[in-house]
Amino acid sequence: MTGRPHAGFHRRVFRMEQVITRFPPSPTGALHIGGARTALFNWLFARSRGGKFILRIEDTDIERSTEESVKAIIDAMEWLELSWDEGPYFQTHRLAVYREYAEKLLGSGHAYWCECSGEELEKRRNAALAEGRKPKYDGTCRSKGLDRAPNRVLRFRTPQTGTTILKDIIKGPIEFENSELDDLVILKSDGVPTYNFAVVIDDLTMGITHVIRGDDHVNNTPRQILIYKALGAKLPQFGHVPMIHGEDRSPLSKRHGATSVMEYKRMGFIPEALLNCLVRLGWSHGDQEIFSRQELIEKFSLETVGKSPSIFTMEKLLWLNAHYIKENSPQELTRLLKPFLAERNYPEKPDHFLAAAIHTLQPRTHTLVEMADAMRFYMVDGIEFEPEAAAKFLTADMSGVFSGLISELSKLETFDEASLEPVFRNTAQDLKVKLGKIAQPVRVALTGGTKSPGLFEIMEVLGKEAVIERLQKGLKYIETV
RNA sequence: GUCCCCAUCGUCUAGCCCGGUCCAGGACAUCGGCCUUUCACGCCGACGACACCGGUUCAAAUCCGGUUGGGGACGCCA
Repeated sequence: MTGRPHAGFHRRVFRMEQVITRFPPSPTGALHIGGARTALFNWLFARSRGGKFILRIEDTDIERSTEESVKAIIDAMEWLELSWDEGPYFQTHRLAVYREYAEKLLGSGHAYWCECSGEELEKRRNAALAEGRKPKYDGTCRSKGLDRAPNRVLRFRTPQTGTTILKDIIKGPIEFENSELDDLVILKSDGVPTYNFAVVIDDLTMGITHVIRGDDHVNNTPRQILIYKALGAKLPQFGHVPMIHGEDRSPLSKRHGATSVMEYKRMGFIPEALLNCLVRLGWSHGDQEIFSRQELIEKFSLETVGKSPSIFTMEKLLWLNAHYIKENSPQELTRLLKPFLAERNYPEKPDHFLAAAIHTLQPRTHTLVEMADAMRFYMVDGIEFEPEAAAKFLTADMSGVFSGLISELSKLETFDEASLEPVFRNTAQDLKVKLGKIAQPVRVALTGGTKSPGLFEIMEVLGKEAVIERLQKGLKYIETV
């Protein structure tokens, strides 16, 4: 990620054919699932077209923007490895640029100063709503010819007739009557631009070629198009992706459980899985479910993004995560799992041991959290027996089996799956019992419970010394009951 | 209230643009079976949808209109 923050590049000349996309979060909270997908689509589109991806922080809401949110968003983007080529730019660092363009609009008669107070506006809005009218600005100051003065805002003079057509890459053409629109504020009374103005100026000066964003912005687009036109500027292409909803079909919010990207990191998901899950919300490539990052870059296209909203659930994410856990190398997993291991205060173990243990857990865990929990018996020496498991399997009749096994295993020179299995098979055969009959008690002695990876895998990983020690401890337990 | 968008299995979706090959395909979840030293993995199978009503047509999931439902926007928020 390259961060070269500077603000004065709006005079730069762009090669017209290069694709430039951007992700412009407002730093008023964590990066959530919906935002992450928007970022992903922009990133993917830029990467797939050999273009550029810009990160821009839309912090013009001074009240609600925070440093922590900026950091949280950047952390999440980095975790997802959605690398940006420029930025992060901050709108609050670019105030002079917006003013320059506001002047242009003012000079060409496309903007005017307005002295209507917030309270007054609020009153008129409510009145309009009560009468069943559209709560638009009524144009009180439109032709007053006011000058700049404290407490005045700058409004855009929206054409009152005609239609504006948005040719959306995803939704197709959408037509709006200009008469439905009103004179929006472009500069607040403190001189800070409003969203609709700042995006246009930023997208324009940063040479953004494709604006890919949530479809909650569809209704803003005609206003923005009108500003581009008033400036005599070329329009970028627009693509509005449908929103992601919670299980009750309402927009994703805190009450839908985990919505922030970093919560998924904490829950033990790996970025590839989250990305794979998110990309399939709205986009598809035939029947394919699993995509590597590279494949995504090769196959992604905006034309194949669907138009209808989707619901985010964790079911598929869990499956995808389990898939990536199975596919990843034990070494890579070791790296990913270490923080979760540390969280549990397990004793330190060498990497090769961790990798071997992880290998046995790969097919049976869905998340890193699950895996770290399941690692316990490998990590902790004095494991305790689950009461029910011990009661059922560590029974008096097993004492002979345990002592027999201990002496047989002690004789082994190599202690691996291949050499271990015959010992157990033979013992079972001699006793005329099924392997399971002796396997479960041993499993309880080794792991403390009744569910675990294959017995011989475990033993190989644990090593001869630890295995015999645990069997002896099991035997002692049996003899004391 | 006004404007805008959307509508295929419980969920994610393929198919829709260029009507017939779709009594609608895949995946997740669920259920059943197989495998098996436990739990999983894996494999096999089952369940399960074109929102509704009209129209166009020899023929509609696919085209058109309406209805219903859901969502979004209407801020000196983004």
